[in-house]
Amino acid sequence: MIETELIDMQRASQLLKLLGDKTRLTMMKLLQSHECCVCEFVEIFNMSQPAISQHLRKLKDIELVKEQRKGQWIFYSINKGHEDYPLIQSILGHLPEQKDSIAELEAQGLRICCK
Amino acid sequence: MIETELIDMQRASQLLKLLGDKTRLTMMKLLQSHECCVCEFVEIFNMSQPAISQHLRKLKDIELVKEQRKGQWIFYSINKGHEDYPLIQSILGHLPEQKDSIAELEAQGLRICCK
DNA sequence: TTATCATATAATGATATACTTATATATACA
DNA sequence: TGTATATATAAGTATATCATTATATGATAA
Repeated sequence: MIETELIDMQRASQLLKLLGDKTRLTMMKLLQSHECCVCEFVEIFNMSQPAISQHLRKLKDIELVKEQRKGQWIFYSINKGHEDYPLIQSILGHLPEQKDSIAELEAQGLRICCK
Repeated sequence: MIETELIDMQRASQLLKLLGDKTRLTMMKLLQSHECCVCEFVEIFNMSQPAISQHLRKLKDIELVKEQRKGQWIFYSINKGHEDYPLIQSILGHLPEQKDSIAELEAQGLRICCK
């Protein structure tokens, strides 16, 4: 078998449980190709700001995502250095791109750009 | 990108939620290499028979596993024909083999064999 | 400063989840 | 038959989860 990092069952199931929520799973897929800030997610998922914040908190707690403040916004990005990132990546690879939601954001002029 | 079946986000998250339980995830990993019957799982997980039965029910409901009666026992096996099996397989590939639990069963003479 | 915008946290409530115990069903065997 | 064994289902309960509303924090801009 090709060399693959094996993951403790306890940690694997915890990780899958976190991804087993449509909102968080979609967030991860989106973050794989775009950094996003909280207010963008609020638009995309049409969900309250605290709800989004709490989902991101869970992803951050196990370090699946990183945050970086840029002015008044906080941008989230995927943590590609995570020990379990190979697993994450192979899961996300089976999911459809979420281009539409980003495109829609841009069409509405709601995409946040920080230079 | 290599041709990969893409999975609807709704179904993917539902699937990951089911795997996001240590017992069910371990069951799937075990089933990948061995058929098992309910009473074996009861021993392996040291859990009540109804609890095991209910976990298997959930896996069966979305057709991740198949059941086959052999005499008084009902054996469960992984459904390799499942539309999402490629995803399942890549997840399970990141998990450690569960040889010990089967070996322990055999040592205790609790492994069920049906000829 | 003070007001505003973006985000986080706290408290709460509804629903989902994973057990438990009790009971039903189905096969095997004496 | 009748009893034992394997499994499934039902009902109940404790806890977890995911949303909501209200409030706090922190940065920017007037």
